[in-house]
Amino acid sequence: MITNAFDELKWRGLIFDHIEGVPELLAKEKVTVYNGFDPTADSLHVGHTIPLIALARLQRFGHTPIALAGGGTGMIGDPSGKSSERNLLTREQIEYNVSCIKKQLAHLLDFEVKSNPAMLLNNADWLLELNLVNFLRDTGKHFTVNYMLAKDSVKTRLEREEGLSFTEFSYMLLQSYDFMHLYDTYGCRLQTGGSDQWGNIVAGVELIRRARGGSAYAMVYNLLTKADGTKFGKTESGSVWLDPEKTSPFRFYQFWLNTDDRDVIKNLKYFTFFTQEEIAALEASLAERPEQREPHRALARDMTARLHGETALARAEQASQALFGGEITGLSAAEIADIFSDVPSCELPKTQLEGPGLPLVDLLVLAGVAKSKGEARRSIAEGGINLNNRRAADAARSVTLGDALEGRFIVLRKGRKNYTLVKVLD
RNA sequence: GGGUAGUUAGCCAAGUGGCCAAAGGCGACUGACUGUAAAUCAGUUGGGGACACCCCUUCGGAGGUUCGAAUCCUUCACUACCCA
Repeated sequence: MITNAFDELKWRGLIFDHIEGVPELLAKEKVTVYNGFDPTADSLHVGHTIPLIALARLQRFGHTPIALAGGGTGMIGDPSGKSSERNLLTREQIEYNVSCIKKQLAHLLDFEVKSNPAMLLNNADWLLELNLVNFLRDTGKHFTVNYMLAKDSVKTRLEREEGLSFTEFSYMLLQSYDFMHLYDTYGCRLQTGGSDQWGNIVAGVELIRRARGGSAYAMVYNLLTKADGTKFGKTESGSVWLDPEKTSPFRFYQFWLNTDDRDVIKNLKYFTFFTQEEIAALEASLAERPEQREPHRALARDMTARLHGETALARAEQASQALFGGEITGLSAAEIADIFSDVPSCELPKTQLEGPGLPLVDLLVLAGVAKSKGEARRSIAEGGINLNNRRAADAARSVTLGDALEGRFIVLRKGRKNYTLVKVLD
């Protein structure tokens, strides 16, 4: 039985490194802990959620989490893990992004609980008012350039020809200032983050020690890697976002369901709140009946329900079943409209299908399935195009009204998974 | 400011007058096999067409030499390195 937050994070394989004393701190005291995130887009993506879910884990053990939006630091740009200078975002853009992300955080952290409610803060609230001379006297005075140059994030950039602007060089001082501000204002004593944040976090610990004589702590998480070496959280169509407008619940569900066998147990530990016993059972299932993909399904169900709700999950599962089940010709138009609500679609006036109909090749281009007629032809020749879930092998054929299910829908599919719904308009 | 080497398709990279819509690799897409895996094997990967054949556009930009230019010349831009 796990009784403290540190052991919990440890068995989940999350902990990359920590300052001495963190296990004792988390075991003996209820602390306020913060984790920052960059509001560079108007939605979080799945990669962002690991440290935020970790915050939620800490919250469940009685600690008080602060999610800190880098509204101020986002205007500077963190050089950690970045190979080149970043574009600066405008203040308006950042404020808009923070407001969008706020809603998503409510799915992960508990802002309502009486005892230790989560907080969402924005460092723009204090950084933008910072006076340069005061900052240099109070904060800058505590750091030597030698110390700053020794940081990995700075060193790697100096070795490259492009170098590093003074702006980005200063980033760690601002992040340190954040930590001290939260220490002063909220009694925050622990900062967490991805392992690439180690340098910045430790700088904050140093600042609190030197400027306040206080003891603060740092703990960083493993960055999630994938067995096949590709970047986590990306699919053919880009990042997997939490915003259902950007990544539909169906795609979100499919993303998790398609997790590599080699990664699925690790992902269950990283992302879900399943107990050790539950995960052990799923691990056994993976070993004995891999074709059932029970761990994948459990992961997909849990994540989809948590972030998009039970209704969205039910729809995603229903759609998955219909799409990968086989025959769709038996479905009613209403069922099709429902199942394919998440799938990319296009509209086509009925008149185009009348008489001799529209060449299939043209329809594929029109629907965005193929970028050119040549590509459409090749796809058909490869056997990769399905019309209403039946392989369309004849590149010369036309699509007529008779092909439309109940006269309203045509379901195009390229390959195994790429569906496009054509809506026939009167 | 002076010099040297570069700039080729999504990326890396070969090609240095015709056989070049451009080798090879990676990535991506499709098929077979499967579990909506992995691995493997095979095919495809500028656009258009009456599509085993033809046409158009593309090798940093613009001009030129030539029957013919990714390849030679001029010029401009950009990148890297060396010197001031």
